[in-house]
Amino acid sequence: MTEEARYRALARGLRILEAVADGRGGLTVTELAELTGTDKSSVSRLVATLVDLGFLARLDNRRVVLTGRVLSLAKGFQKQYNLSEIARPYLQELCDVVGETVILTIRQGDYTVSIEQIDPEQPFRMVPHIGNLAPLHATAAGRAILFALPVVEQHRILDDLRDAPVEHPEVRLDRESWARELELARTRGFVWIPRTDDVERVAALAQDRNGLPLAAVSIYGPKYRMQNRVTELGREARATAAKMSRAAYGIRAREHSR
Amino acid sequence: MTEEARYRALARGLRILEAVADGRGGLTVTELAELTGTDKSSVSRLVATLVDLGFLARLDNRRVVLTGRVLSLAKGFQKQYNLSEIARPYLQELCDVVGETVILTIRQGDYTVSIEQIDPEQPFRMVPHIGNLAPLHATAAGRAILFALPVVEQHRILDDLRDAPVEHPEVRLDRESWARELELARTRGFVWIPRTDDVERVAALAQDRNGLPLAAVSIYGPKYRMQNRVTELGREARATAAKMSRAAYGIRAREHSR
DNA sequence: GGCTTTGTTGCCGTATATGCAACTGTATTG
DNA sequence: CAATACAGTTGCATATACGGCAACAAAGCC
Repeated sequence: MTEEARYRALARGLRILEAVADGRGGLTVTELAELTGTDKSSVSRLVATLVDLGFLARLDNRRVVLTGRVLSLAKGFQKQYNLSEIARPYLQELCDVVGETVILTIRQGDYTVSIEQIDPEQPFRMVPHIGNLAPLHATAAGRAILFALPVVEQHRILDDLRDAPVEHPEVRLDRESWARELELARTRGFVWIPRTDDVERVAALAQDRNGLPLAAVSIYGPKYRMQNRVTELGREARATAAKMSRAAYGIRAREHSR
Repeated sequence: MTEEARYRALARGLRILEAVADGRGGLTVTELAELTGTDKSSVSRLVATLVDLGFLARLDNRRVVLTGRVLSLAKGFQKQYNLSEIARPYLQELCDVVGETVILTIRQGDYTVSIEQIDPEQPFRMVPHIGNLAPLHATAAGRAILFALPVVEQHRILDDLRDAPVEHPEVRLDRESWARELELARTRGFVWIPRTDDVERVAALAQDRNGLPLAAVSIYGPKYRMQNRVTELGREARATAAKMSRAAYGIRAREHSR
């Protein structure tokens, strides 16, 4: 997330695309200028070329939105990342057993991104999570991944993320309680973070043969259905993650060095 | 798709991302250099920054693949493009009725992109189409959209796409037979293209209040199940598209001027 | 171990991205 | 409806970062 000296235009253009993706109902040039810390003139020109290139579309001469072009990028990722295919039947099975939403999340640098989601046949469904980005320390899935990394790397990442914005402030942790959390997760075999909102989540980790994190399996559900089942669901998630680990035996965790 | 003079680095970077998305199992620098018509040195540096930015990941010091970062862009699009939400129940209903895969496709410049797909509960499913790009004249869905445009624009697009690569060569059309195809689609109310492969497709158009194309509703299925049902399924697709047109009455087709 | 192929780096000229400021056009407000 | 405020685009000068060539390093391949 640091500003690179070279190919600044490319970095800024991609930053603009991400900002537009995060926004609701289109962003204006000045909003983008504020978000990216760039002069309006540059943003205006960058936006113009992104429109020419077909990645942005003008909504009303003021706001721009993403075009469907980005879907082909996502498709390319899904096609290449074969862990999804391996995992899907296990996720489906888990969803059928527990009757709640199941999500698969992988590491992406210091962040996580959700890549698969399977919903039970319920009248009210969880919002789509595929594509969600979150700092590694802020979610149950992220912590399941983080806990499996070498401790020095954990601390490096925690330091880096100290000032990253998180959605739920209660997940911030000082380093002392971190060790306790880690120990707790180790003994339980899954991660559960008490939260103040209405959604309960548990996460367990699928590992490669070296014990490095491949992906986290999470169960999401409304608190009123899940609050008495946390231990049971945590065990289910752990069992599914273990099965996935075996099924993906050949796959090695990707490098994430900088 | 023309090379713009300004912000060449941005255009090239995005081009690289798309090339990697199209490729199978990662591309090398030289492959990318050939595909994009750029010097290896520039590609090497562009790839390095794209890796730094977290959009590409190195696979084996030679090949690069996309990261999950692009999923968040796709999520942003899906969130913004509310036609999907409006359409989904109708697509689901159509899928339930006909028992085949249903796909929603929109226009993106001279191309189409599929944005929704609903599969029936069958042991063998259609491959995922979301994110597929195709030239407007090459598919049933694309033609359903193209036929609703002013004739001069149709010819302009056909001229532009004359040399675009198409997956199935048999879809190429000279301009004389074009008028016949157009007339045929008008009278039938849907588009069906005889093809030599094993998949049958019919497509019908949802329009905005001005008659401009909003999206195409397609039914996909294996030939052995669909070949005797083409007319029936075409009518079903047309009926669903009509319902969607009414449901999306307020929505105007996006501008696609250049 | 030589040979081929591929990826990275130095270097320099030039194209070009950028920020400032002026300008235009569009909403806003009384 | 006029005056105002604000957002978006454009001119311009300058620094600079991009891009191509060529040399270098590194990794497969006989």
